[in-house]
Parts: sequence; C-alpha cells; structure tokens
Amino acid sequence: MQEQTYKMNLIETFNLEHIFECGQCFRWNKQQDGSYLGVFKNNVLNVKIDGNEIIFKGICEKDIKKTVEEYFDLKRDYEKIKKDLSKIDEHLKTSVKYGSGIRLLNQDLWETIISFIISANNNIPRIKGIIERISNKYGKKIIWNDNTYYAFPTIEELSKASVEDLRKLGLGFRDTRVYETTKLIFTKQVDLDKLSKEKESKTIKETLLKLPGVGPKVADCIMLFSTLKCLDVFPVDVWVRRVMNELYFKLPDEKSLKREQIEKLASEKYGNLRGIAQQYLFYWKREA
DNA sequence: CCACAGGACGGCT
DNA sequence: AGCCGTCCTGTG
Repeated sequence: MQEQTYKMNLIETFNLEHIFECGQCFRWNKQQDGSYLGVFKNNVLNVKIDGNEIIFKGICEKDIKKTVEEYFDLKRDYEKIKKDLSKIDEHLKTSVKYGSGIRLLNQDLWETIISFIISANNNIPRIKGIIERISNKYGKKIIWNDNTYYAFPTIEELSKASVEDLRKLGLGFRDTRVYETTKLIFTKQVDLDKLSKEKESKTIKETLLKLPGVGPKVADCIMLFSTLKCLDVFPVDVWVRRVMNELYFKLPDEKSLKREQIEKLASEKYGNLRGIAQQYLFYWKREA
C-alpha cells in the first residue's frame, strides 16, 4: 500500500492531547515530535499539528481524506455542541473550555467491544499493553517506513485464541470474557452487522449486555466511542461518579450516589448530548 | 510484603 | 431487588 497525506486547516475543536488522552482509545501513542501515531482497522496513521495545519500521513486502505473524516468525526459540528452544552451550567462551561479540542472517534465496533471488556477493573497503561500484545500475536502485519505494526485482529483471527492463550497475554480474569464474547460474535449469535443498523439506544444496549464482560459502563463506552455513536448514554465510572458527586451533591465520598441516580440526573440536565458532556467532565476532572 | 485501584458477575439475603 | 466478595496484575 502507498503512503498518503491529507492536510487541513487547524480548527478549535481538534486537539491531539484532548482527543487521544481522554480515555476513548488505546492504540494511539505520542511521538518524540509531539505528533501521535496510531493503528486502526488496517490503517497506520500519524497526526501532526504544524503551525496552522493538521497533517495526516500514513498507510490507508481507502482514500485518506474519507478515512480521516469518518474516524475523527469531522462532519459533526462540535462548535455548536460546545455552545449548547456551555449554556447548561457553569460546571459544563468550564469543562468544555478545558477540553475544547475533544472529538469522539468513530472506532471499529468489534475492536471497541473487546477493548472495553479488557478495560474493566483495569488501568490505561495495562489495557494498552494487553491490546498491543493481542494485536501483535493475532493481527495482520502492516509495514510503513520500515517499521512493523499490527492491526487489531479480526473476529475470525481472535477466535483462534484459547482461554489459556489469552491468559498468557495478561488479560487476567477477563480471558474467559473475551473468549466467550468472541465466540458469540463469531457464530453470529450476536450479529454486529445487524446491531450497527439498529437505531434505538435502548435496544442496542440490551444486545450489548448479552456479551460476557459487558456491563452498563462498558456498554455505554462501546456505544459512545465506536461507530455506533450513541450520544445519549452516560458512562459512569469512579471518576464520573466523583465529579458528579462533587459538583451537584457534595456527599461524603463513601455515600456517593448510585449509577442509576447519576444517569437520571445526567439525562435530565444534559439531555441527548450527555455522552459528549461526560467526556468534557471526565477529561477536565481527570487532568485537573 | 501488603494495600490499593479498577467493572462485571454470581451468590447471598 | 440490592449488597458484597471475588476475579488479576501493576504500582507505590
């Protein structure tokens, strides 16, 4: 495959750190020169800010412009979203200002499912390591500039892995969850193509919850960070619980609210864009 | 060496 | 229905 380049003017709603360090992805790494390099599908891409330009360069299966527009959610009007969210209250206004360059990536559904099953009870460096090892072992090799990269394995490729294989790669107790989920998806007992066509968030979530290792939080992350792009979910992890409690309830850390109560509040307060609101709040509190 | 951090799940009430 | 111990590994 041939190297391609695409350049566009830098916009307010595009910041490398905000996009890649807000917890939505695990295969992007900062380089010496401040650019980021990542693998998604069969693409290897470098993204660099140079003065007033964003430069995308790498190996792409399809046209790089189309690939980038889709993956970086460039067709969505984040300026409008930020304006709307900022009107809601001061907390949101502050967090939107803080994470002004956040965009929600359109990541491959299959990869996102497995990645977030691995994320359960886990920290980001370890999650990244596990996904890297899975890709190195089961994914297709991609060579660019004499460097070797590995795509995330396809459903079929990962279905070759046994529970023991997965355990050796450091998944811990998540090995059986990944194994069973892969089997359900490979045999189409859970059909991802059908799921992708489904429109109702409620129905999508019900289906995702059938997968071993997918609970309420992981399901919400999959819906928000993949091509499913349901913006009307509100993933509640310990950090979000802390932020919401701190901002709106000020209960002692021990007696913080239940997930359902936080979801309800988010739904009432933030409406159908609450998924994006969650990202601004999360990034803000996590970094600051 | 032990304590802790991080969601799903199953067993219990 | 809700609560709680357990699952595994890296870090301090």
